[in-house]
Amino acid sequence: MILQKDFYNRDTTAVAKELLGKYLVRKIGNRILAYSIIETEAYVGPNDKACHASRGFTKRTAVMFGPPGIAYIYLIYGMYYCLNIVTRESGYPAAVLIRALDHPEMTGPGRLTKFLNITGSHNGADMTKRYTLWIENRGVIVKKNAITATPRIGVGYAGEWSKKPFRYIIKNSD
DNA sequence: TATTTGATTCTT
DNA sequence: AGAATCAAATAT
Repeated sequence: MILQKDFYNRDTTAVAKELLGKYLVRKIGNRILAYSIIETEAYVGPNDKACHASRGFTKRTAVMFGPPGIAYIYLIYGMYYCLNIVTRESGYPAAVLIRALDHPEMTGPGRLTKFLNITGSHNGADMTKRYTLWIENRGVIVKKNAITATPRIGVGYAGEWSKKPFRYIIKNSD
């Protein structure tokens, strides 16, 4: 079952936690690739100094201000794309970064997009439809006590917000 | 228009 | 510890 808008149109930390154990599915031609999500991060809105949208509406962050369930993809350090999914209602900018999948070559946000051939052309793509990129619930149950929360990676510039435990990982997954 | 910066990753 | 590498944000 493909996750729909109502799944994403909720509190961003709840979405980030519940994405663990769901399957990111990528369709390339007639080929289907699907891997379990094992690490996410929540970027919770305009007040979150680590969130790109905290500086207001810009060309880059435009899709975060749109409806939930849309891919927010940007180029980082001139070499890697990061895949995020927009959360919350239209007008409220927030998203979840998909950091790692259950595959040895997809540990890290830049590595998974490279492996799955996800680029900036997917920015703004609707992930609630069965097009080329979506997320499925395959019935895997992840217990709350199997989730570890830590501070987010690479956001030291964000002051107090860099310390918030908005990174979620499944225990025993590495 | 010019400079700085970064939700990273790989090499040394 | 440093390099690679560039679009977009910020400074001028």
